[in-house]
Amino acid sequence: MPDTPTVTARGPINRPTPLRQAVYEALTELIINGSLKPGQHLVEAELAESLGVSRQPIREALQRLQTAGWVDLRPSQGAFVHSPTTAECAQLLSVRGLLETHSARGAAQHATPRDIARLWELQQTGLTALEAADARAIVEANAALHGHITLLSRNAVLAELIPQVDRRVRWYYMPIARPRGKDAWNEHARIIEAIGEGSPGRAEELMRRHTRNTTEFYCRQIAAVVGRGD
Amino acid sequence: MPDTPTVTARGPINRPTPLRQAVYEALTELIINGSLKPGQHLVEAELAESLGVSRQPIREALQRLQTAGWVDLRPSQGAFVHSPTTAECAQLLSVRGLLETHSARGAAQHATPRDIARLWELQQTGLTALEAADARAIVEANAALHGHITLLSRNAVLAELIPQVDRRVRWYYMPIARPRGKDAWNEHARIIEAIGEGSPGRAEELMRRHTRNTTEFYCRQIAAVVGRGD
DNA sequence: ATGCAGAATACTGTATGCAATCATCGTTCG
DNA sequence: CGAACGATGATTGCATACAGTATTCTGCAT
Repeated sequence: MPDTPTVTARGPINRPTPLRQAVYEALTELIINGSLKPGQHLVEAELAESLGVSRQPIREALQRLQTAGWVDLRPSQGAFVHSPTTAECAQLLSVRGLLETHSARGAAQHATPRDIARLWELQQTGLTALEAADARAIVEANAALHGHITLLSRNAVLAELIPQVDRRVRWYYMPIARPRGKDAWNEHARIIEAIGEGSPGRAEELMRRHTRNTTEFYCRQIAAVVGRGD
Repeated sequence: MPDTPTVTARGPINRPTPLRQAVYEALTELIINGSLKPGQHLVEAELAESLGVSRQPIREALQRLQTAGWVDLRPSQGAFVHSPTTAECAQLLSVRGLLETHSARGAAQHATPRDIARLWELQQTGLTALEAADARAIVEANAALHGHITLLSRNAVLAELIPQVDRRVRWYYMPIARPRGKDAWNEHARIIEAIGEGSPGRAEELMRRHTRNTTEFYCRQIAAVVGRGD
C-alpha cells in the first residue's frame, strides 16, 4: 500500500469534543430509542442533571435538534419531542427517495474501482446480517450502504441533507416496521453493478425503483397498523 | 364566505419573539448583504456588543446558523462565515431543482382554484417587476412564486428543506448573476397552467426543464466570471 | 537574520444566578 | 354549580462570571 504515508491521515481529531455535541448525540439517541417519547415536554434542568452538565450545553443542543426536526421549540414553553404525522412520514420517504436517486446518479459518475469494491463489502455485510436475521444489523448495514453511495456522489449538499431525512425516517419506522429482506438486497446488488459500470441513467432508474418499493413496503405496514386501530 | 369563523384564524403570533431568533435573522441578513464576508471570523463578544445583547443569544443563533449552512463552527475556534465553493453551488442548484420539481408535481395534485388564482397574482407581480427592470423585485417575486408552489405541494418536508437550499443559492449568486428575464417568466406561466390543469406529470417535467435552464444560465455566468480571473 | 520556546492575550466553552413568563390550582363572584 | 379571576410554583430567557484552550507576540539562542 504505497498510499499509506508515514502519518496515516486520521481526521483532525483530538479536538476536545464540545459538550454540546455529546449532548446532541445523547438526546437523538434517547429520542430514537424511545426513552423520550413524541410530544413529551423536555425540561432543561432535568436533562442537565440527568446528563451531568449545565443547562447551557443543553440549550445549544436543543437549537440544533430543532433545525434537524427532532424537537419543536416553542418560545417561553420549552422543547417538545416532535410528533411525526403519517402524512409527514410519507413525505419524508418520498423526499429521501428523490435525494437518494440523485445520489445514485452522481455515484455512477464519480465512483472508482476502489469505491465499488467497498460497496460490495458493505453489500456482503448486509447479506451476512440478513442470514443471521439480525434486524438491528440489517438496518445498520442498509444505512451504511446507502450512506456510502451518497458519499460517492461527491455531493456535499446531498451528504448533508440525506442523513437528516434518513434518520427521521428510521426513527419513525423502526418501532413498527421490519426490514424488507432479501428483495431489497437483490436490488442493492443491481444498483452497485450499474454504478460499477458507470451508467448514471441505469443507476438512477434502479435506485428510483428501489426507493419506491421501500416506500410502498412501509406505507403498507403503516396502513395495516393504522387499520387495526393501533 | 361561510369558512370565515367568528375569530379569523390569525397565526398564533404575538409570542414574545425570542432574542435568539432576532439575532439569527440579523446575522443571516448581515451575511447575505455582505457585511460579514465569507471566511470571516465571527467573534461572539463583538457580535454581542454590536447587537446590544449578551453572548448567550449569539451562541444559540450560531448553532442554528451552522445547521443551516451559513457558518462553519469549529470547536475551540469559533464561527466562520461559510465560504461556498463553485462545486458546492452547482450541487445546491441541482438539488434545489430536484426538490422544486417534486414540489411542482405535488402542487398539481393538491392545488385548488383559489390557489391557482394566487399563483397568477404572483406571476403578474413578477411581470410588473420585470417591466420595471427592478432586479431586486424580480428576485423577490421569483422566490415568492416558487415558494408558493412549494406551499401548494402540501409537503412539510419540502417546505422545510427548500428554503434552506434556496436562500444559500440566492446568497451566492446575487452578487454575480443577473435575473434570467422574460424566458423564465414564460416558463413560469406554462408551469402554472399545468398545475391549474391538475397535470402532475406535465408540471413536473416543465419545472424540471425550468430549473435546468436556470442552472445552466447561472453556471455559464460563473464560468464567465471565473474565466476572466475574478 | 532566522527559527524556536515561552509567556501573555484573546477567545471559546461551561457554569451559575436572576428576572420574566407561563401553567396550574385554589378562590370568589355571578 | 359554573366560570372568571388571582396567587403560586415551575420553567424558560437572558446576563454575567469563571475556566480551559488556541493564537500571537516577544525574547533568546543558533
